[in-house]
Amino acid sequence: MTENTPHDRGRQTPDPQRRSARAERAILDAASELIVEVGFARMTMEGIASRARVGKQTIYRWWPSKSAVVLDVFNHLTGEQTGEALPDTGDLAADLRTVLRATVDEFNDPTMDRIARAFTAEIQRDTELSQRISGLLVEPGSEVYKQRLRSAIDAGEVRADADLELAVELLTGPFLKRWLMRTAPLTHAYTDDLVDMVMRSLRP
Amino acid sequence: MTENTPHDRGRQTPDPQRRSARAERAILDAASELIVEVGFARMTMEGIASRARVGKQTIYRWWPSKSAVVLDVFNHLTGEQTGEALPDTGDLAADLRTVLRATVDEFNDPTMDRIARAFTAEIQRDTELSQRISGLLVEPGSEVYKQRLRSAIDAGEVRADADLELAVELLTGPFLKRWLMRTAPLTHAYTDDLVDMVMRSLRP
DNA sequence: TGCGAACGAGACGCGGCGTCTCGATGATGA
DNA sequence: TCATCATCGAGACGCCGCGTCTCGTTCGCA
Repeated sequence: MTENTPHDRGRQTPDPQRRSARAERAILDAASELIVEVGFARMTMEGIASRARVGKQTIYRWWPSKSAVVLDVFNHLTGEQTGEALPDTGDLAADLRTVLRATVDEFNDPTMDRIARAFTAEIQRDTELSQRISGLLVEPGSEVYKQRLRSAIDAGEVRADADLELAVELLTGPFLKRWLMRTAPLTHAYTDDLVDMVMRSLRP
Repeated sequence: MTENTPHDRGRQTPDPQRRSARAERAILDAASELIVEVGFARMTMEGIASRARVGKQTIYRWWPSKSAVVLDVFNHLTGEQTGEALPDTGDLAADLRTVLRATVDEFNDPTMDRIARAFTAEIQRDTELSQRISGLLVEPGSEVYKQRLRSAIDAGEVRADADLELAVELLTGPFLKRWLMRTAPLTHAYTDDLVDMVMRSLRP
């Protein structure tokens, strides 16, 4: 997956029926522990294999790369909560504050932070992974915001001609920048201010 | 520089006087070419050395890591233009459009794109590098925007109680997000819309 | 002009990569 | 029930890039 692996050449796919559930769990658990302990860069396939008490081939049989394994770890961590709608209390600003505060908490969790940074790094060198992540996480996430904003337009809280795509980027972009560049800590006060600022540009 | 190099242990610093100018140029040129041709991840110290017709030791004598070399490439590329003030025609929106359009062009240049992505990736795993880049590029860049915004406050174009730090993030964060996630191409039309949106939240 | 540090070149040990070959194991289908 | 055969754990293998370490050689400075 790293730019140009010679992987799926004669790749006859193995039979998913016969896949060992024990091995899969052990691999994902080991990867999850290692990414926190040593970080993505210093985590090795051999390290995962030995901690999981699994042959390396068993990993390579089911995943093409380290980032694919970690992507699966990530999916198992967040699998249930993606696509959930935002709260809709009728007060857009309050609802945005609630959601962004929760996102702040999520990004301040060390496991999440490590995994998210690993992907951010990988995405830069692997366009294919970038598109997978984008379709799997980024766009569904932004759709949820747009849904809430449409409801706010109906309620007259937001002007009807607002560019919702851009509005979502205004809410998430600055957040992302601050986290990425580590220019300042992510706090509830910060996202509250952010919501206030963005609301000014959205009101009728 | 990559998390934990055993580098500066007994490191007696070599004499900068005797440094070969020819070797330095050749190394920076080779690195600059290679980062475009194969990308940061697949670029190796051995590759730089052989293309520059230089011993590996000569690289390691003057730079601690691959990212340090590329940081120098980057500095030599942009060295002259950092810290320049934004244009001030008296029309803030127009000036912001001008600057952001120029930034779009810069990020659409393949060399710049590769190098910037390499740093974005490295920053995620190397906190020290992150702080260096932040102090060297990000904060000076944002200061330039804040300067222009202060001038706009004096001119009555922007409300006096606006949070300028946040305002700059609103202008650069969405831009960064779109570039990072590759969700959509960076165009002049996009940044123009962005400026319009942000201006709404800044006007008195 | 002579000293010595930086130079080009490349050998070295190390560690992780991705592939491969082993028996052993255990689910599936006759 | 039992034979079959894909997947399993384990680890050897060749490869490559790392960072260090010699070698002569070159070239700047006194």
